[in-house]
Amino acid sequence: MKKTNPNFLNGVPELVVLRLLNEREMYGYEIVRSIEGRSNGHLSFAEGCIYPVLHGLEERQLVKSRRRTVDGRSRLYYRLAAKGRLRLTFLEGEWRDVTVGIDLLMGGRRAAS
Amino acid sequence: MKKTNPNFLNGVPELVVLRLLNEREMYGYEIVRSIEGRSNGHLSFAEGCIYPVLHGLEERQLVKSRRRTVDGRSRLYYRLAAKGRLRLTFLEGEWRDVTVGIDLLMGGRRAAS
DNA sequence: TGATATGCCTCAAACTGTTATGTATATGAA
DNA sequence: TTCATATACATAACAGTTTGAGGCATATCA
Repeated sequence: MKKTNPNFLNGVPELVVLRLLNEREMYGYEIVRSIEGRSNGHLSFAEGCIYPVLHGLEERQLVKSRRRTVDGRSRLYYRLAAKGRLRLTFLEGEWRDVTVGIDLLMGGRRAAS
Repeated sequence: MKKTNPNFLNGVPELVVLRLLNEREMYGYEIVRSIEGRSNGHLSFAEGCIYPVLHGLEERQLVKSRRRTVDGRSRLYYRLAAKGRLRLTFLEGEWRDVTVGIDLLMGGRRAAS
């Protein structure tokens, strides 16, 4: 039985991709590595997840891409568009809502930021 | 475009249902109301979501049910089984992992805005 | 030369919450 | 009594999303 819909991760790729691109221009493979690295391995998304997300973001005009050749390697760099910044803010709010709700229900004491 | 897969909520119903049942025996309709009330409205799951979750939990022997008539109303009360307690602990760990990962990723350097 | 890392891509399968709908009983107001 | 509402449980089509597995091409280095 293959588990294809992991708990709590629905929509997280879009959130973290936008968050990373809000810092600087990045390319797909780099994003995949960065998510794993910067989350200390707590998060890890397959390429088969990240690439479609990037394509969807571009189609919705939340990001823009350009091909660059760096160090003899051809890469597709993505950068955040204005609409993408709005979307990021919205998703951050949704994420916060969920964590607040769960904290209340679980009786947890997560730090409020 | 109907949004049927809400962000970040995948698996949350199972987590919060187990969490509530860990406190005391409850019935479906009560659980639906409690989730909304105790999360201050931050979380809200439809009956069409909670009832199937309860059925699945019972099938997997994580909860047990019994029919009781209280105040002239026939209700299906659920209580946590031993396996359900283990599952709750596991899901709490998964939830913590995700929040830790996202906190690490989102807590990083922020682009000027 | 061959192994490995980089870099991009697509697809079927599996899973799950939403929305809509249905059934039945109890309660309280008009 | 009658009707609206709340309680209580249940199912089904729909739609979105990650996984896992595969493919292709180029660069690096032993």
